[in-house]
Amino acid sequence: MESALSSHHDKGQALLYLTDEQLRQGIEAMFFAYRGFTADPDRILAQFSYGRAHHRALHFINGAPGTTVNNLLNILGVTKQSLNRVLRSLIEDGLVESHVGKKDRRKRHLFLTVKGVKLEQKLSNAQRQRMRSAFRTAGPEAVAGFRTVLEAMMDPKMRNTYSNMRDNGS
Amino acid sequence: MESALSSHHDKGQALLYLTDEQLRQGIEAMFFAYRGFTADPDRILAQFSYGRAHHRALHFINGAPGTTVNNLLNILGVTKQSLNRVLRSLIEDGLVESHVGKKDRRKRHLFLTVKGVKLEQKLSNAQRQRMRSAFRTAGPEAVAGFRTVLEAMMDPKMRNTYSNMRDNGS
DNA sequence: TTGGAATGTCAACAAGGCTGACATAAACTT
DNA sequence: AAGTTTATGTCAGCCTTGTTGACATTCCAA
Repeated sequence: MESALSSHHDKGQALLYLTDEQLRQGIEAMFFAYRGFTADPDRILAQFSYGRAHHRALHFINGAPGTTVNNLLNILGVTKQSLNRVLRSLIEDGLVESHVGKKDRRKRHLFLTVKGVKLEQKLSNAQRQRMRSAFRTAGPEAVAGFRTVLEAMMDPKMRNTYSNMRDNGS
Repeated sequence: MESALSSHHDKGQALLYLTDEQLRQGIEAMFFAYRGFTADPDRILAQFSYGRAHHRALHFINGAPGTTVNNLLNILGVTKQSLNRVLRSLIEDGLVESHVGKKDRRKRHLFLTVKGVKLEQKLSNAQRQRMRSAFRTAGPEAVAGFRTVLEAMMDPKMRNTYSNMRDNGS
């Protein structure tokens, strides 16, 4: 930590964040942070007898209205059977609408209803609030670093998906 | 992004990372990164017919040998029934040993066996490798920011637990 | 000695993953 | 026109991992 020392150990200093202990701390930080990250929506979802799977569907349909089932499947990384179970309940409950495609009538395009938008907002407000508070506490440089590391941690496939969503979204 | 512009919009620039769109991107980054984060261990665990719950138990027993069941319960945030099921299978398979406490003989102190250490290392090597690569790609400042934001995102209770583990671990 | 803490265990249930099989409609290819 | 592929839905069954509730045991501490 001393400048006199670090001049003799520049490489060691520069790579301190790559020691097993630092990596272990990163791993545990991910674990605890993800729990915090999902805690608020989980509490709300429980009141509606929904789970995280419903939240994810609502989130991505909201972000890309008219998206197809197959597209959602790829983003969420689950089987169609698993997604279908969730979608069915959301459609039955009137949160999601499924419209047959005009060009390709095999495809179903998914939209949130007004009711769906309301729940999605309730969930994402809670989640954004926590993230806003974390971002505010940490400051802009930390946020940039956070995003950089997370992006590097994604599977390359999903990194592309994520970047495309960013590009469309800005 | 231009200096001429930012001089007129300093506050807007400084808080750009707090817009709903930025927060939304942060949320999605967490989702995709966490999937990447767990993908490698998940593949290994599947070969042993174990799940993430087993990984978490191995991880935290490894990090604090001799920890009690109750302590583990608090860290993992699950019910004792849920943890017990996982611990039982790990003990049956000879990965974990449970020793009755000497001072307080109600308590069980948990230790990894040689076999348990081996699996834990296999899992954490995979996970560390991804994190190392992400850290290397992102650079030290990004890593510092990553840690800062994650810590701010934890529930306060777990933030304390996490900090205590850091203090003991260094 | 008694109350409460720490632990284990049984039973039952739910969410949400998975696989496999099968059905249908529509689009595409040859 | 016929055959193939794509997109979707659905049924059945299985697994992990979470939950609650009830109950037993052990044993520290007052």
